[in-house]
Amino acid sequence: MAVTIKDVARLANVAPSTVSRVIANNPRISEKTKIRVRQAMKDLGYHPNIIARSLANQSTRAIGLVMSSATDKVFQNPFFPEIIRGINRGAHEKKYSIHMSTGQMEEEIFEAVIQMVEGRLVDGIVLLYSRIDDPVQNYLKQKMFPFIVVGKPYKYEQQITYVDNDNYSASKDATESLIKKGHEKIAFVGGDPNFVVTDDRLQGYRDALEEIGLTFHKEYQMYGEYLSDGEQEAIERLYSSVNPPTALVVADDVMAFSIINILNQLGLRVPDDVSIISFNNVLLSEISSPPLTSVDINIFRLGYEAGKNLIQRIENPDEPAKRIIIPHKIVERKSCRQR
Amino acid sequence: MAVTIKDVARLANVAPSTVSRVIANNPRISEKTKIRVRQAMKDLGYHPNIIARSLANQSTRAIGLVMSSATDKVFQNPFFPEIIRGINRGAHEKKYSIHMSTGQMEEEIFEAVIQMVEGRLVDGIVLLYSRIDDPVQNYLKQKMFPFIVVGKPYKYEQQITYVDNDNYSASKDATESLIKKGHEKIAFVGGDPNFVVTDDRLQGYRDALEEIGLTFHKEYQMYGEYLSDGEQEAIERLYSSVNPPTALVVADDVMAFSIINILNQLGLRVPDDVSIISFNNVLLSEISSPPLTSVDINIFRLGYEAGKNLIQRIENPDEPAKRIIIPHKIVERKSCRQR
DNA sequence: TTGTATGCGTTATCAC
DNA sequence: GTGATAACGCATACAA
Repeated sequence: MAVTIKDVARLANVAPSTVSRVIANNPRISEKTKIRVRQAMKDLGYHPNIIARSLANQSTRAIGLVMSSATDKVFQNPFFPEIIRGINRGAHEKKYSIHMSTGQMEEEIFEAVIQMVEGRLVDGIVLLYSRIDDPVQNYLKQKMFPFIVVGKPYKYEQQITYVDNDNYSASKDATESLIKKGHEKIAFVGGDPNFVVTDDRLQGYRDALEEIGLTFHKEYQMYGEYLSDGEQEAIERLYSSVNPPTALVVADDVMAFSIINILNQLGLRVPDDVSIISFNNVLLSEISSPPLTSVDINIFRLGYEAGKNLIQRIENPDEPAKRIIIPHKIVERKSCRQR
Repeated sequence: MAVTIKDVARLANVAPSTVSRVIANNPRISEKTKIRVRQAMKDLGYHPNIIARSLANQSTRAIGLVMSSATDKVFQNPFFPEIIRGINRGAHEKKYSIHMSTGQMEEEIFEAVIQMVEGRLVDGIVLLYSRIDDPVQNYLKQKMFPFIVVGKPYKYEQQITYVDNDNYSASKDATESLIKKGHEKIAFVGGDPNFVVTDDRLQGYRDALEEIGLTFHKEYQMYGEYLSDGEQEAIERLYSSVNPPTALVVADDVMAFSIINILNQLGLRVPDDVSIISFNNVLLSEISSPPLTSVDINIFRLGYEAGKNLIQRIENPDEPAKRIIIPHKIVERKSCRQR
């Protein structure tokens, strides 16, 4: 049996409540007894029981992490560790800890969220994705449980606190950078079409084309399924068509790796035959061959702000919903080339 | 205020204890009242408070994850998400959840562990690394707190439960595969020399050389600092020496990417000029150029077994320490070549 | 088969 | 300033 507040109280000759006050550094306790109590704590090797404290406080000082079904491949994307690192930093600064709960299917995830919320396991939740018609988002909102989403909410944008990039502009910038390099046949390879971010970026891409007077080709719009065979086929089809694009805007660095690989197999070289710009600027993009020109969306900061602002929200529940936009910037490397 | 067991009891006209028993599906409760109580739970939207349950049970059904200082770069390695995914699966199967606690410095990590253990936040801990002279390992062992380490413990190997690959053999196999391809000048690029795994692999490498009658060159032994400038210098020095190696055994796929990049800058091609075999067989190694020949250490399974066996240990505290060895296998791709 | 009483380790509300 | 005492929500030994 572990040493409790009572043991400390006994040894220091005070009441348990006094010990509790000393722990909280309550100013109404005299320095003298504080010292005595602290000595007793040290002597006994006392550590507060977080669970008991949580129960009494009705607060766990923990935040829950929810990610889209950690199905095999997606989770190998370096995006996740990096954003978790950011969240962790934000949480750690405010002395919050992190609880993860994942399932495989969408069903399981939802279950896990309910478990966290209703079970009072966490004080708030960060949603690491934003999917169209997400039941989790609906549930959390309806419960008025503190949460923040990384990415733009698919709905109720004004009422939900979120941290995101300006993905529309980021995609527009990326496309324009290609246009400036003389490209006119530019294709768009988005991620999961059910994610809000994919739509934003598609718009940015289309508007960039339109503003400069280039027409948008339906065949130039694709959705990569992240390292699937479908992707391979789609690329092959695209490059066996009469009018293959000279440049690609790709949703994700890892996807870009994969596409470069497919292209190589087709005998096409990057950047000589086709230019590629992708998103995320993951560490790997620097050391790949060729090094990737990538839109740095500042993943770490995305996570950091998510953690920080979620806690802010937990501690000030009635402040209005906020929107935090993290700046992006294009990092030029070797995968794009003047035409 | 949330709905508690008492509310349910009142509605169902039973005592709170009865409700508790229904939740636990205690066989001594009649089907009739079970149905009635369950209906009441449904009507009120009751969910048990996990925290309160934990306090009463003296068990949280949560396991803690501890990783080596999540200092910037290391954590971007796809190794981590993958092993966490495995742990998660193992935990989920037994209805355990996962608590993460990271600091930046070694100090902070230790603090976090103490917090988890003494604060009774978790029932067990998985250590995602094994460092020489690790105070965390010592602390946990001395406390007799249930834990499992991924990798070989640096000490008390018989008394600590761990899951690992046979890194000695894996490294030996890798080296021999190079030898079989006709290479005689083979260098070893290890990871952090403070990690136990690095030492195991160095031994395997040396023994492979020795058994075949090749002499071990001190200059052929290096420690990559994971994407640091030091690495670049070391490689450059190695390849400007009189006797550069024709093949490399590299501790990690991501490190291999980086080295390939450096090599390319030096005008050297993989695999034509130098062959590379690395460890981990991360998803990316398949889609890189060239695709990497890599030792698959089955990261997911490493995590899965870690989670599963930790829980096993939590629930049967007096079983003897176990050692779980996950098989490895070499996946031949395009980064190695006959000489 | 079910109810009563008590404990889990804290914090918080009153007293004094 | 400090000490009793009652929550917090649930589980369980003991009664009935």
